[in-house]
Amino acid sequence: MPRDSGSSTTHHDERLREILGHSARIFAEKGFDGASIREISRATGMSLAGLYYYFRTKEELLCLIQERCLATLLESGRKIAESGKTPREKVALFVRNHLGFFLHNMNEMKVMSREDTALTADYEKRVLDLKRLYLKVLVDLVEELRRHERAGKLNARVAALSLFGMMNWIYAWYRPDRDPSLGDLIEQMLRIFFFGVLDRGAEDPVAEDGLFECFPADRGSFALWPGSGGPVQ
Amino acid sequence: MPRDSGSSTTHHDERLREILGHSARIFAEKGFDGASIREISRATGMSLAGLYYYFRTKEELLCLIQERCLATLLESGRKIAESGKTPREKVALFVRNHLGFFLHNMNEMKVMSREDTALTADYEKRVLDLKRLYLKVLVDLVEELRRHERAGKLNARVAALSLFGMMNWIYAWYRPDRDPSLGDLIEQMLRIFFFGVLDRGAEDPVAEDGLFECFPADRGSFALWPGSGGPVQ
DNA sequence: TCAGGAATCGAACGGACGTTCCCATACATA
DNA sequence: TATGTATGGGAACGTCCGTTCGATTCCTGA
Repeated sequence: MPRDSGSSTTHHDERLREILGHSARIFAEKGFDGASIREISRATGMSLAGLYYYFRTKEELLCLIQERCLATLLESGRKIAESGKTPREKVALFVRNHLGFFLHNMNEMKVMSREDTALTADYEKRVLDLKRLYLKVLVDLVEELRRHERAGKLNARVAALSLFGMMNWIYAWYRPDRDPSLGDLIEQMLRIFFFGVLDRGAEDPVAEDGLFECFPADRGSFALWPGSGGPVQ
Repeated sequence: MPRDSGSSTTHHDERLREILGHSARIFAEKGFDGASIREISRATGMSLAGLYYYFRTKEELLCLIQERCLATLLESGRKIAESGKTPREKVALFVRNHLGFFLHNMNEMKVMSREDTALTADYEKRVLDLKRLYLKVLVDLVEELRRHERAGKLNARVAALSLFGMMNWIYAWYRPDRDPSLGDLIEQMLRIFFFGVLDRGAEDPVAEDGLFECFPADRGSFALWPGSGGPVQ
């Protein structure tokens, strides 16, 4: 056993992250079932048997990708929920964080959005529990918003899932070279969710409590996720 | 050649529809790559070779499912766009039609939403062209809405795709026994898209030009799609 | 220098897959 | 009743898959 176990762990973790990155890209391109371990082997330059030193089954590989994303999202989502800000600000922060993470980890999030039936038994439960917890954070935030703003007979669950739909669907269409920047995209979706497309005040900056201005374009204060290419966890 | 070629065609088409229905359900459950022709064989009670009398390859099977849905949606979408109604009414009709079709053909639409990379070459092009045309119908409607309502600096493409995201994501969460009815779901999503969750007028029925009332709960006048279990085409 | 775990590899196994070959039946027409 | 076409099936082919086995190399601590 190496004395410098920290360094050893670092090497192991770094290699695993590398494998997860390539796997996520390939899963995103071909789908979980359409992708093969042999492709991941080619992409990483490792042998088939060598890969299996880092995970037990292909399913665990998918589970690891999803778990790491969800753990990061859940942690940042909870920090936002526990911040002292207004409900409206918290929802805005949540959206900014989720969309930012999504666009910086498009492969992983595309895999998470699509492969919702590929996992079974234990792996399925682990991921599903995280998904439920993460959803609950947003549902509670929307419910809080409803009470605070007296926003009518809003069904918080439907509203939260509609918002998730708006955000999670971007993997199917967003192309950075053609579509608005991350900051503009966030602003557009927030505007739709809060005020709808018919909002008459949309010409002037919606500045009440600085909703769309107070967060830097690239990373909010609760954006704990790393940049593209960086570690997921 | 049979004299009663109409009856023969009917039998053939009916069998094909049956096969497509089972295939859509299995593709929806396990994904395109995860599903096998042998499973479809078991579900339909036909042999492997017997199935191949109705399609050439598994890919063509997927293409047929997607094409039939898109053809129906595109046709009804265009009829809505060409109706003489106001832009707001037309968008509402489009949403009602799309969501209604989605919920009544959940398997097919789930397959269409998820399997966006499974097709290749010719099959991919055929489906992609239909998807682009269908998207264009909604983008044009939103653009029309923007001009008509002077709805600020709205990006019609982003707005249309956000709306599609809201609607297409339902396959991932909607359960009829727990969530609102089709009619209520449509109303909620329309309200969010038009006025947002912070709409203060939400307590009283949003009755301007009878937006949410003038369409029956189960089927609008442009809802050309069949009920669940019925033929897709 | 050497023992021993960490990391990696070549090669193979058993199985499932999409697809096809060739043959059997059903049935409308002549 | 003959005949051709539509409709279906049994069995197999070749390929690719996830996974494993046994052995090897690398590297660190003593």
